[in-house]
This record gives sequence, C-alpha cells and structure tokens, in this order.
Amino acid sequence: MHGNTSNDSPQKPDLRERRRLRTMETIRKVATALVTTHGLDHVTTEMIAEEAGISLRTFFNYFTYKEEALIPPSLGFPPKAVAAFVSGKGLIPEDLVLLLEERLAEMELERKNIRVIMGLSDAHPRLQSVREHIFRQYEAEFRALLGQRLGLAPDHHRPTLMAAVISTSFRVAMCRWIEGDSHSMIAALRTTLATLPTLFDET
Amino acid sequence: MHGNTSNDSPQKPDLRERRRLRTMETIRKVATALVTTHGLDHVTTEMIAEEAGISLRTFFNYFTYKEEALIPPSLGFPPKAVAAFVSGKGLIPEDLVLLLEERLAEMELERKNIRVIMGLSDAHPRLQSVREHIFRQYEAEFRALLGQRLGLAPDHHRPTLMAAVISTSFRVAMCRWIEGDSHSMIAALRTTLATLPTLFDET
DNA sequence: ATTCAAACTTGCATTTAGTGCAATCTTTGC
DNA sequence: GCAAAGATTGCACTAAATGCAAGTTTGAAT
Repeated sequence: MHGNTSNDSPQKPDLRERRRLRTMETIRKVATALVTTHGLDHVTTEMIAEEAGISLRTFFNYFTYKEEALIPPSLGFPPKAVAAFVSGKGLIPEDLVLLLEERLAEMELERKNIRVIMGLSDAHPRLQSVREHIFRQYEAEFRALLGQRLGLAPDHHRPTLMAAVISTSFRVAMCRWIEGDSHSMIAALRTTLATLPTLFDET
Repeated sequence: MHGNTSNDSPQKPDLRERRRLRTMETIRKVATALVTTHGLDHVTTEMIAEEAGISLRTFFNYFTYKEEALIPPSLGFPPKAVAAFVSGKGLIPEDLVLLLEERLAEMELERKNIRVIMGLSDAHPRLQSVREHIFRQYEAEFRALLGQRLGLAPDHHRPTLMAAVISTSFRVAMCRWIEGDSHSMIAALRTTLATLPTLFDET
C-alpha cells in the first residue's frame, strides 16, 4: 500500500506516446503476419483487431483503411549513421549505401518473407497501389536527408530529383534481389547506382 | 424482313470490345468529374453508376474498386510516334521528349484539372496510393518501348532501370509544372532529363 | 489521496463497398 | 432463325469504414 506511488512513473517522456507506438507496431505485425499466411481477402479487420487484442473500432483509430496497417514504418536510420551521411564528403551514392547498410542487412534475413509479400501485392490491385506508396515514403526520407547534406530546402530541385532517382534505384535493386537468389541486396543496390551515370550514354 | 441483315454488322473487328471500351471510358469520365467537384468521400459508386447510365453491379464488372475508375488509361502513343521512337538514332531522352510531345501538349490544356486532382489525392490516403500506381503504369509502357528500341527483353536490366528513371523524372517534372505556373510541361521535362547525367557529380 | 481534464478505448448504429449467384437480355456465329 | 457465348442486372449478403456517445485510463494539479 505504502511504497512510493510516485515510483510507478518517475519521469515519463510521454508514456502515452510510447503506448500508442507500441500498439501500432503490434497491429502492424499481426496484420502482416495474418495477410502473408492467409491472403488479403481472407483476413478481416475484425480478425486483426482480435489478434492484436483491441476492438475493431480501435483498429480504425490507428489506421484509416485496412491496407494501411500493412505499410511498414519509416526506415528509421540510426542517428549516428544519419549524422555521418549528412556531413559525409564522399560521393553521395557511396555514402548512401553506407547509410542503408544496416537496414539492408536486416532485409537480407527477411528475403523469403519479403518475397511473399511482394508476390501477394503483385496479385492484388489494392496492394499494388499501397506498395508504390511505400517507396514514395522512403523517397521523402531520402529527400530530407539530402536537403540537410546539401544545405538546401528539401523541396529544392536538386534534392528532390536526387531522392526520386535514388528511391527508384532502390526499388529496382530490390526487385532484382528478390527475383534472383544470387546477389546480396547491397550488391544489387551498388550495381544499380553505379549504372546510373552512364545510363543514357550512346544508344 | 429480307434486307441484308448482315448489313447491320458487315465487318466488326470486335464490336463487343468497342462497346466495352466505350462504357469504360464513360465511367472513367463520369467518375473523375464527380470526384473533382465533390471529393472522393461524397461520391458513391451508386452515383457514378447512375450518372454513367449503368447499374451499380455493372460498375463493379468494369472496376474492382471505386478508386480504380479514377486511373487514367495508358498513355497510348500514336503508332507513328512509337515507330519513330523505336527506330530512333538520337539520344534516348531527346527522342523520348518527341514521343511524349503530343501527350504533353494535351496536358498543357488540362493544367487546372490536373492540379485539382493532384490536390485531392494529396489529401486522401487511398488516392495517394493510386496516384503512385499510375506512374508505375507509365513506367511499364516506357519499359516495353525501350526494350523494343534496344532489342532486349523488356525485363532486361537496362530497359528496366531506364524506364524507372524516366518515369520518376516524368513525375518530378510534372510536379514542378503543376506548382509553378511558369514553365511548360515539356520544358520542365527537358530540364529534368538534362540534369540527370550530372546529378551526382561532386558533392 | 482526491479530483479533474484530456486522451484513449469501446459498443452501437448506419452507410457504403464489394462479391456471388441466378435470371434476363444481347450479340454473334452458324 | 437458333443456339451458345457474353454482357447486364437485381438481390442477398459480408465486410469496410465512420459518427456518436458512453465508459476508461492517464498525468498532473491541488
């Protein structure tokens, strides 16, 4: 009874925020798991809610439509890597690969799952749309970082086009990596980025 | 009675096909018109069907989900322009601008409408996803053409990456064109494509 | 501790999206 | 003209999605 009740919550840098993020993450995990095993049409929002331990209504407080729960969160680069990239002096594509290294390594372990998800979204028109959307999110992340590095507003021409080209390269590399079992993701990306400068040379 | 009943349909290179395409086009027109004036949430599939003179059930025979009716058809380049591009000897970006010239001119007249649509799809998550999807369709078209021109399978590395970079450039140019009232669409695209070769030079 | 307001969750009712099925009408080949 | 294939429709039904109001939890103030 006594104890120090104040100990239950000494200093909370937004406990609510944390809880929200945690449930959001739970929903995402549950949703993708269910969909990868049963397919989008055989998974209802109600199933997801139940599995995640929340009410159906709450599901729609977190996500505005079912498929949104399948969109992964931002790449979320570690601050150290971000700092290194922003103040990097090398060639941008090279520094970018370094920035991505950690994420790419994680993806390496998930190749099978990723392949399944990509397969499903190839089949389902709604998931196709959503998939495109995801890469556009990554693009926004890249644009912000490039803006910082170049000391320009993120909506300036240069970072905008750079981010667009990079995210599309990322996507192309990812597709190649998924198809062929040969390359590592990082190798695929390096190759793709290296091709860019001479892409339109000669016919 | 007699007459030549065969006269009603002398040589039909698929009349059914034509009818289908015509109604599809009608639905698309009606849907985009309704949505641009009232917003996506205030337009029901029933309204669209009614306005297009078909039953609700038939709407879903043509499109699998509401937003799909808002996706414009393929760019549909005129055969002459296609042939010119495929056998073109100039630089690919230059020849590409020629190929697109006609479409870009049409878009020039529609700038206001296009801006409205882009605005709506910025706001609505589902339309965001669909919008991304559209550019990916264009990319597939580009890839097929580039494959032909280069004499490679369309899923070969080179045409794949080229098409990806081109479609993303197209998108970036289009965004610029929509925002600023200054440039013509074609000028914006030329500038963007011209920037590509030196994009990552120096820091 | 008590209290209070803001944030969060939930149930309920309702509208709309979307699908399967069977009946009808239309086209086309013969 | 007739039969088969194709397209349209109505109907019934499941699931997605939203508004509202009532309940619960949380964080901070006294």
